[in-house]
Amino acid sequence: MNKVYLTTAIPYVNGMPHIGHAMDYCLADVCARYHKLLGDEVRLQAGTDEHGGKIAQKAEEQNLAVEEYVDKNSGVFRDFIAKLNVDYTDFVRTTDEWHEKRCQEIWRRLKNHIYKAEYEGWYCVGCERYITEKECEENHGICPDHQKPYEKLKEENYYLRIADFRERIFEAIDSGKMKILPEFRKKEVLRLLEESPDVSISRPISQLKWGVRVPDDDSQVMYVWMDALANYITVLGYPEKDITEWWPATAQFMGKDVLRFHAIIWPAMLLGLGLELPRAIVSHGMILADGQKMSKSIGNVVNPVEVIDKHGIEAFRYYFLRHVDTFNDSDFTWEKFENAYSNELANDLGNLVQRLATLAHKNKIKEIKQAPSKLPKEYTDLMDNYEYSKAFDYAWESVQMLNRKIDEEKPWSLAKNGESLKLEECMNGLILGLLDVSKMLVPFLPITAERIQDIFSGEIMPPEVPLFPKG
RNA sequence: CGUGGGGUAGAGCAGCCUGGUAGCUCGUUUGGCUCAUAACCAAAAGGUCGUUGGUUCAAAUCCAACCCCCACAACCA
Repeated sequence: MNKVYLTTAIPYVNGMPHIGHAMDYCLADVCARYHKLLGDEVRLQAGTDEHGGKIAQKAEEQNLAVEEYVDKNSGVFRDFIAKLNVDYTDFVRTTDEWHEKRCQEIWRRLKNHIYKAEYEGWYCVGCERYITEKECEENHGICPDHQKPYEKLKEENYYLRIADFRERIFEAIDSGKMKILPEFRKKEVLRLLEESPDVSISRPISQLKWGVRVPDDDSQVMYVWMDALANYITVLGYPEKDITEWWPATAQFMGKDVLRFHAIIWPAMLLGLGLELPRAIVSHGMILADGQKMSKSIGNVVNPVEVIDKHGIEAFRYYFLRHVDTFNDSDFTWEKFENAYSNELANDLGNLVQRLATLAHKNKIKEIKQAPSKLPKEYTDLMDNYEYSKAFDYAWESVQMLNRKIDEEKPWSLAKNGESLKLEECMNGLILGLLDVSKMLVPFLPITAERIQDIFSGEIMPPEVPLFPKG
């Protein structure tokens, strides 16, 4: 039995869960359930990223203590994950005391690769942030939001020396020891790696208060990278515990927007700690609303909870795991979602279950004793390569094939002609086919797969409520 | 000259690596069936494969140039 450790990116809790977060969770959950189906032991991490100036600011806006604010929002995300029916085993909050302590220990252990340097740049007092040379030029040195000139400011930061690890990371990615998925991102990451500068990993406490203190330096607070990325191992108990049972992770899931941090900074940290690199880094695309990026200013943001409430979590998972390409950007529209529900879930699968169950019931066909066949190689190959939307397509072909087969074999006319032997043989074949499909559906639609297996065990009865009711 | 992806039937995509009658799903039209959630099955219509040039007996597929979309990034966690 293999031990499989999977991770999801931890969302920054200054906003509500959106559809992008759901992708992380759903993909990781499919992977987890697939491995369980294969008989592996699985640990699936999730969590929330809760430090930083923005959080503090938001809390203040809402007149809440920071702790109160993050408690509330972390809870919102936890509820959301539960709603997605994601079977996680570990949950980490970056404000957990144990996480902070472990982070500081990790920092200490990385000391050989950390140095302090001065950073100088244009700063807007109003925005409380540095801006790039280019942005400064474009705005003619005056902040458009605050109508104040930018100031040249200097501050001290700690930096992580990426150069110490560059060659080893390059080798790991290039050789495939640490897979970057999709494959077409690999080139991109390798190029980025070549020119990746050392990364700033702290801020002066004057600028950032809400965060983990840098050990042995009261003037500095850890910047996001150290704090957030470390969660993947602090949650396993590192450094007190030996984590080799679970580490290296089998796969780490995230959006393409944060791929670079996971493919460069994170491996650098791991190598600095003497830990192995994850086997795979899987980055998914973005969800577009009718071809456009979702954004608050356009007002086209689709609330995932609303989508779930429409037809239930199984329909949600169906759409986002099959019709959203695992690796490329994909589109969501309500019309497509409704079509998929009605044409595919209800008409293809729901109706297939209904007609087979009715046929079996009317002709007194009992539970089939034979166990379902092994998962087909085409399917496992796709699953092993994280090609989930394609694997789902493959499973669906079998659904459609079964509908065709019923029409070809016409069990109802066999019944009419009293050919009971032939009828039983035909029905057994069809039901076994459906059970095979339901097995392939387990990672994607766990509830539906279980319902199908229930319906076709013991006395076969069509369900009182169809699997996917319409109208 | 930032980096990456893409432009193929009304829509969404596959095919391109390994050149040789252009394929899938949805939608549309017609027919069939009756076990089923007016569900299912079959057939048909529908494309100068972004543009231009090149290589070749032959290019959606290889090469070159150009046009157009999109995402990510540029120390905002």
